[in-house]
Amino acid sequence: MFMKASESKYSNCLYFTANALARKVERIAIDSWKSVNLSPSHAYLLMLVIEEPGLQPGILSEQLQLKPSTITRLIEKLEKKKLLIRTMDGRVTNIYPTPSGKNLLPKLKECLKQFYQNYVDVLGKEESVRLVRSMHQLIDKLEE
Amino acid sequence: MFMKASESKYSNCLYFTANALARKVERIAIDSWKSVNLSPSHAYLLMLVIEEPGLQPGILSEQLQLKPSTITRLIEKLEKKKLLIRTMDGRVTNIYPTPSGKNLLPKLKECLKQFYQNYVDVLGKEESVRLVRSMHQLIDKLEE
DNA sequence: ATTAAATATTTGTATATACAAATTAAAAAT
DNA sequence: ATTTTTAATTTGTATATACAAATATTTAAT
Repeated sequence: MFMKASESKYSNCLYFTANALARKVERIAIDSWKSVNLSPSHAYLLMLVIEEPGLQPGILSEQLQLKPSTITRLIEKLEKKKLLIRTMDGRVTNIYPTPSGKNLLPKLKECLKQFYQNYVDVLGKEESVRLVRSMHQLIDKLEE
Repeated sequence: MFMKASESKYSNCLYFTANALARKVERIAIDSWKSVNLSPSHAYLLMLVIEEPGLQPGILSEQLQLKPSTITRLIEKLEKKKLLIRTMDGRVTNIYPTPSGKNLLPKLKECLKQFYQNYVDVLGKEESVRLVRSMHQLIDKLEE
Protein backbone atom coordinates (compact mmCIF):
# COMPACT_ATOMS: atom_id res chain seq x y z
CA MET A 1 0.00 0.00 0.00
CA PHE A 2 2.59 2.50 1.05
CA MET A 3 5.27 3.29 -1.48
CA LYS A 4 8.78 4.01 -0.42
CA ALA A 5 10.19 7.26 -1.67
CA SER A 6 12.97 5.37 -3.39
CA GLU A 7 10.45 3.44 -5.46
CA SER A 8 8.98 6.51 -7.06
CA LYS A 9 9.50 7.14 -10.73
CA TYR A 10 11.41 10.34 -10.03
CA SER A 11 13.31 9.08 -7.04
CA ASN A 12 16.59 9.83 -8.74
CA CYS A 13 15.72 13.49 -8.99
CA LEU A 14 17.10 15.90 -6.46
CA TYR A 15 13.98 18.04 -6.47
CA PHE A 16 11.82 15.14 -5.51
CA THR A 17 14.27 13.76 -3.00
CA ALA A 18 15.12 16.99 -1.22
CA ASN A 19 11.46 17.83 -0.79
CA ALA A 20 10.42 14.40 0.33
CA LEU A 21 13.16 14.40 2.92
CA ALA A 22 12.30 17.86 4.16
CA ARG A 23 8.65 16.94 4.56
CA LYS A 24 9.49 13.77 6.42
CA VAL A 25 11.87 15.56 8.75
CA GLU A 26 9.35 18.35 9.20
CA ARG A 27 6.74 15.89 10.36
CA ILE A 28 9.07 14.39 12.93
CA ALA A 29 10.04 17.86 14.09
CA ILE A 30 6.43 18.93 14.44
CA ASP A 31 5.83 15.97 16.71
CA SER A 32 8.91 16.74 18.73
CA TRP A 33 7.79 20.27 19.48
CA LYS A 34 4.12 19.55 19.96
CA SER A 35 4.45 19.55 23.73
CA VAL A 36 5.27 23.27 23.70
CA ASN A 37 2.63 24.02 21.10
CA LEU A 38 5.06 25.56 18.66
CA SER A 39 6.02 24.76 15.13
CA PRO A 40 9.69 23.90 14.69
CA SER A 41 10.58 27.18 13.03
CA HIS A 42 8.87 29.17 15.76
CA ALA A 43 10.75 27.12 18.32
CA TYR A 44 14.12 27.70 16.68
CA LEU A 45 13.50 31.40 16.38
CA LEU A 46 12.49 31.61 20.02
CA MET A 47 15.58 29.71 21.13
CA LEU A 48 17.82 32.06 19.19
CA VAL A 49 16.18 35.11 20.76
CA ILE A 50 16.38 33.70 24.26
CA GLU A 51 20.05 32.99 23.81
CA GLU A 52 20.75 36.42 22.36
CA PRO A 53 18.12 38.92 23.47
CA GLY A 54 17.73 41.94 21.24
CA LEU A 55 18.48 40.05 18.07
CA GLN A 56 17.22 41.79 14.94
CA PRO A 57 15.00 40.30 12.25
CA GLY A 58 17.76 40.62 9.68
CA ILE A 59 20.08 38.48 11.75
CA LEU A 60 17.34 35.97 12.40
CA SER A 61 16.72 35.83 8.69
CA GLU A 62 20.36 34.90 8.10
CA GLN A 63 20.51 32.45 10.94
CA LEU A 64 17.36 30.62 9.95
CA GLN A 65 17.89 31.07 6.21
CA LEU A 66 14.37 32.42 5.83
CA LYS A 67 13.28 35.59 4.08
CA PRO A 68 12.78 38.72 6.19
CA SER A 69 9.06 38.72 5.51
CA THR A 70 8.84 35.20 6.83
CA ILE A 71 10.71 36.22 9.96
CA THR A 72 8.25 39.04 10.53
CA ARG A 73 5.39 36.57 10.32
CA LEU A 74 7.01 34.17 12.75
CA ILE A 75 7.68 37.00 15.20
CA GLU A 76 4.11 38.26 14.94
CA LYS A 77 2.83 34.91 16.02
CA LEU A 78 5.25 34.54 18.91
CA GLU A 79 4.39 38.07 20.00
CA LYS A 80 0.71 37.20 19.99
CA LYS A 81 1.54 34.25 22.23
CA LYS A 82 3.39 36.67 24.51
CA LEU A 83 6.62 34.74 24.22
CA LEU A 84 8.56 37.69 22.86
CA ILE A 85 8.23 41.42 22.25
CA ARG A 86 9.39 43.81 19.61
CA THR A 87 10.85 47.24 20.30
CA MET A 88 11.09 49.43 17.26
CA ASP A 89 13.84 52.01 17.31
CA GLY A 90 14.38 53.89 14.10
CA ARG A 91 14.53 51.48 11.22
CA VAL A 92 15.85 48.77 13.48
CA THR A 93 13.73 46.32 15.41
CA ASN A 94 14.93 44.44 18.45
CA ILE A 95 13.38 41.26 19.65
CA TYR A 96 13.37 40.24 23.28
CA PRO A 97 11.96 37.19 25.01
CA THR A 98 9.29 37.82 27.62
CA PRO A 99 9.64 36.14 31.01
CA SER A 100 7.26 33.41 29.96
CA GLY A 101 9.23 32.99 26.77
CA LYS A 102 12.42 32.69 28.73
CA ASN A 103 10.83 30.16 31.08
CA LEU A 104 10.20 27.92 28.14
CA LEU A 105 13.87 27.37 27.42
CA PRO A 106 14.34 24.10 29.33
CA LYS A 107 11.34 22.60 27.63
CA LEU A 108 12.54 23.78 24.24
CA LYS A 109 15.91 22.18 24.82
CA GLU A 110 14.17 19.00 25.83
CA CYS A 111 12.21 19.00 22.57
CA LEU A 112 15.36 19.58 20.60
CA LYS A 113 17.00 16.66 22.34
CA GLN A 114 14.00 14.46 21.62
CA PHE A 115 14.11 15.46 17.99
CA TYR A 116 17.79 14.63 17.69
CA GLN A 117 17.20 11.32 19.39
CA ASN A 118 14.62 10.43 16.78
CA TYR A 119 17.03 10.34 13.92
CA VAL A 120 20.27 9.57 15.70
CA ASP A 121 18.63 6.38 16.93
CA VAL A 122 17.86 5.41 13.39
CA LEU A 123 21.02 6.57 11.64
CA GLY A 124 23.67 6.43 14.27
CA LYS A 125 25.59 9.46 15.42
CA GLU A 126 28.38 9.35 12.90
CA GLU A 127 26.18 8.73 9.92
CA SER A 128 23.90 11.59 11.00
CA VAL A 129 26.74 14.03 11.26
CA ARG A 130 28.18 12.91 7.96
CA LEU A 131 24.91 13.25 6.10
CA VAL A 132 24.10 16.68 7.51
CA ARG A 133 27.55 17.81 6.57
CA SER A 134 27.29 16.63 2.99
CA MET A 135 23.92 18.30 2.65
CA HIS A 136 25.54 21.52 3.74
CA GLN A 137 28.25 21.14 1.19
CA LEU A 138 25.58 20.82 -1.41
CA ILE A 139 23.75 23.90 -0.20
CA ASP A 140 26.90 25.95 -0.20
CA LYS A 141 27.91 24.75 -3.62
CA LEU A 142 24.48 25.54 -5.05
CA GLU A 143 24.85 29.04 -3.59
CA GLU A 144 27.17 30.04 -6.44
CA MET B 1 26.33 40.16 4.13
CA PHE B 2 25.08 36.76 3.09
CA MET B 3 25.51 33.96 5.57
CA LYS B 4 26.24 30.46 4.43
CA ALA B 5 23.85 27.85 5.71
CA SER B 6 26.73 26.03 7.31
CA GLU B 7 27.54 29.07 9.43
CA SER B 8 24.18 29.18 11.11
CA LYS B 9 23.88 28.39 14.77
CA TYR B 10 21.70 25.37 14.07
CA SER B 11 23.52 24.21 11.00
CA ASN B 12 24.21 20.87 12.63
CA CYS B 13 20.49 20.19 12.95
CA LEU B 14 18.79 18.01 10.41
CA TYR B 15 15.58 20.03 10.56
CA PHE B 16 17.34 23.17 9.60
CA THR B 17 19.53 21.53 7.00
CA ALA B 18 16.87 19.49 5.25
CA ASN B 19 14.62 22.50 4.93
CA ALA B 20 17.33 24.86 3.79
CA LEU B 21 18.37 22.38 1.13
CA ALA B 22 14.81 21.83 -0.02
CA ARG B 23 14.20 25.55 -0.36
CA LYS B 24 17.38 26.07 -2.29
CA VAL B 25 16.63 23.20 -4.65
CA GLU B 26 13.07 24.41 -4.99
CA ARG B 27 14.26 27.80 -6.14
CA ILE B 28 16.49 26.29 -8.78
CA ALA B 29 13.65 24.03 -9.91
CA ILE B 30 11.22 26.93 -10.16
CA ASP B 31 13.65 28.69 -12.47
CA SER B 32 14.10 25.57 -14.55
CA TRP B 33 10.38 25.21 -15.20
CA LYS B 34 9.59 28.88 -15.61
CA SER B 35 9.62 28.61 -19.39
CA VAL B 36 6.53 26.37 -19.32
CA ASN B 37 4.86 28.47 -16.65
CA LEU B 38 4.48 25.58 -14.22
CA SER B 39 5.69 24.98 -10.72
CA PRO B 40 7.95 21.95 -10.40
CA SER B 41 5.34 19.80 -8.70
CA HIS B 42 2.76 20.61 -11.34
CA ALA B 43 5.32 19.74 -13.98
CA TYR B 44 6.18 16.39 -12.41
CA LEU B 45 2.54 15.49 -12.02
CA LEU B 46 1.85 16.37 -15.63
CA MET B 47 4.79 14.30 -16.84
CA LEU B 48 3.57 11.30 -14.89
CA VAL B 49 0.10 11.60 -16.38
CA ILE B 50 1.37 12.02 -19.91
CA GLU B 51 3.50 8.93 -19.55
CA GLU B 52 0.68 6.92 -18.05
CA PRO B 53 -2.70 8.34 -19.05
CA GLY B 54 -5.58 7.45 -16.75
CA LEU B 55 -3.45 7.49 -13.63
CA GLN B 56 -5.45 7.92 -10.45
CA PRO B 57 -4.91 10.52 -7.74
CA GLY B 58 -4.03 7.83 -5.22
CA ILE B 59 -1.19 6.59 -7.39
CA LEU B 60 0.00 10.10 -8.04
CA SER B 61 -0.03 10.67 -4.32
CA GLU B 62 2.29 7.70 -3.82
CA GLN B 63 4.53 8.58 -6.72
CA LEU B 64 4.97 12.17 -5.70
CA GLN B 65 4.86 11.47 -1.97
CA LEU B 66 2.24 14.15 -1.49
CA LYS B 67 -1.06 13.88 0.37
CA PRO B 68 -4.17 13.11 -1.67
CA SER B 69 -5.63 16.50 -0.90
CA THR B 70 -2.52 18.13 -2.29
CA ILE B 71 -2.81 16.05 -5.43
CA THR B 72 -6.39 17.19 -5.89
CA ARG B 73 -5.25 20.78 -5.67
CA LEU B 74 -2.48 20.28 -8.18
CA ILE B 75 -4.86 18.58 -10.59
CA GLU B 76 -7.44 21.35 -10.24
CA LYS B 77 -4.91 23.88 -11.35
CA LEU B 78 -3.69 21.83 -14.30
CA GLU B 79 -7.28 21.24 -15.29
CA LYS B 80 -7.95 24.95 -15.22
CA LYS B 81 -4.98 25.39 -17.54
CA LYS B 82 -6.52 22.76 -19.81
CA LEU B 83 -3.45 20.55 -19.62
CA LEU B 84 -5.35 17.59 -18.26
CA ILE B 85 -8.87 16.40 -17.55
CA ARG B 86 -10.55 14.33 -14.90
CA THR B 87 -13.12 11.65 -15.55
CA MET B 88 -14.97 10.49 -12.48
CA ASP B 89 -16.25 6.97 -12.51
CA GLY B 90 -17.62 5.66 -9.26
CA ARG B 91 -15.30 6.46 -6.45
CA VAL B 92 -12.35 6.37 -8.79
CA THR B 93 -11.01 9.31 -10.74
CA ASN B 94 -8.89 8.99 -13.85
CA ILE B 95 -6.62 11.71 -15.07
CA TYR B 96 -5.79 12.17 -18.74
CA PRO B 97 -3.62 14.68 -20.50
CA THR B 98 -5.32 16.91 -23.04
CA PRO B 99 -3.73 17.30 -26.46
CA SER B 100 -2.14 20.57 -25.41
CA GLY B 101 -0.89 18.89 -22.27
CA LYS B 102 0.62 16.11 -24.31
CA ASN B 103 2.22 18.59 -26.67
CA LEU B 104 4.10 20.05 -23.76
CA LEU B 105 6.10 16.88 -23.14
CA PRO B 106 9.23 17.77 -25.12
CA LYS B 107 9.46 21.11 -23.39
CA LEU B 108 8.94 19.49 -20.02
CA LYS B 109 11.74 17.05 -20.67
CA GLU B 110 13.93 19.92 -21.71
CA CYS B 111 13.24 21.69 -18.42
CA LEU B 112 14.02 18.54 -16.50
CA LYS B 113 17.32 18.23 -18.33
CA GLN B 114 18.15 21.83 -17.59
CA PHE B 115 17.38 21.31 -13.95
CA TYR B 116 19.62 18.26 -13.74
CA GLN B 117 22.37 20.14 -15.49
CA ASN B 118 22.22 22.84 -12.85
CA TYR B 119 23.31 20.61 -10.06
CA VAL B 120 25.28 17.99 -11.91
CA ASP B 121 27.53 20.78 -13.19
CA VAL B 122 28.20 21.83 -9.64
CA LEU B 123 28.45 18.47 -7.94
CA GLY B 124 29.56 16.11 -10.61
CA LYS B 125 27.54 13.15 -11.76
CA GLU B 126 28.81 10.60 -9.30
CA GLU B 127 28.58 12.82 -6.30
CA SER B 128 25.00 13.78 -7.26
CA VAL B 129 23.90 10.20 -7.55
CA ARG B 130 25.59 9.29 -4.31
CA LEU B 131 24.01 12.12 -2.37
CA VAL B 132 20.53 11.51 -3.70
CA ARG B 133 20.87 7.88 -2.80
CA SER B 134 21.95 8.53 0.73
CA MET B 135 19.08 10.96 1.19
CA HIS B 136 16.73 8.19 0.11
CA GLN B 137 18.24 5.83 2.58
CA LEU B 138 17.54 8.38 5.27
CA ILE B 139 13.95 8.85 4.14
CA ASP B 140 13.33 5.14 4.07
CA LYS B 141 14.91 4.65 7.47
CA LEU B 142 12.86 7.42 8.99
CA GLU B 143 9.77 5.73 7.60
CA GLU B 144 9.94 3.22 10.50
C1' DA C 1 -30.96 -7.81 1.40
C1' DT C 2 -29.46 -4.67 4.61
C1' DT C 3 -26.19 -2.77 7.33
C1' DA C 4 -21.50 -1.84 8.46
C1' DA C 5 -16.79 -1.08 7.24
C1' DA C 6 -13.32 0.27 4.16
C1' DT C 7 -11.67 3.12 0.25
C1' DA C 8 -10.95 7.10 -3.06
C1' DT C 9 -11.49 11.55 -3.55
C1' DT C 10 -12.76 16.19 -2.58
C1' DT C 11 -13.69 20.39 0.35
C1' DG C 12 -13.08 23.62 4.01
C1' DT C 13 -9.69 25.57 6.55
C1' DA C 14 -5.08 26.49 8.29
C1' DT C 15 -0.05 26.84 7.87
C1' DA C 16 4.57 28.28 6.49
C1' DT C 17 6.78 30.46 3.12
C1' DA C 18 7.99 33.94 -0.38
C1' DC C 19 7.68 37.92 -3.74
C1' DA C 20 6.84 42.54 -4.69
C1' DA C 21 5.59 46.85 -3.07
C1' DA C 22 5.28 50.09 0.74
C1' DT C 23 7.15 52.31 4.71
C1' DT C 24 10.41 54.33 7.40
C1' DA C 25 14.80 55.86 8.77
C1' DA C 26 19.70 56.39 8.19
C1' DA C 27 23.63 57.55 5.35
C1' DA C 28 25.71 59.67 1.42
C1' DA C 29 25.93 63.04 -2.21
C1' DT C 30 25.16 67.37 -3.80
C1' DA D 1 20.61 71.90 4.18
C1' DT D 2 18.34 69.36 0.92
C1' DT D 3 17.97 65.69 -1.96
C1' DT D 4 19.08 61.06 -3.25
C1' DT D 5 20.36 56.54 -2.22
C1' DT D 6 20.62 52.68 0.63
C1' DA D 7 18.94 49.66 4.27
C1' DA D 8 15.63 47.31 7.67
C1' DT D 9 11.33 45.99 8.27
C1' DT D 10 6.53 45.30 7.39
C1' DT D 11 2.26 44.58 4.55
C1' DG D 12 -0.55 42.82 0.89
C1' DT D 13 -1.01 39.00 -1.74
C1' DA D 14 -0.11 34.40 -3.59
C1' DT D 15 1.59 29.64 -3.28
C1' DA D 16 2.16 24.80 -2.00
C1' DT D 17 1.09 21.84 1.35
C1' DA D 18 -1.51 19.32 4.88
C1' DC D 19 -5.18 18.00 8.33
C1' DA D 20 -9.71 16.92 9.42
C1' DA D 21 -14.18 16.36 7.95
C1' DA D 22 -17.41 15.37 4.25
C1' DT D 23 -18.94 12.71 0.28
C1' DA D 24 -19.65 8.94 -2.40
C1' DT D 25 -18.90 4.26 -3.65
C1' DT D 26 -17.47 -0.33 -3.19
C1' DT D 27 -16.72 -4.41 -0.36
C1' DA D 28 -17.60 -7.25 3.61
C1' DA D 29 -20.46 -8.89 7.41
C1' DT D 30 -24.63 -10.16 9.23
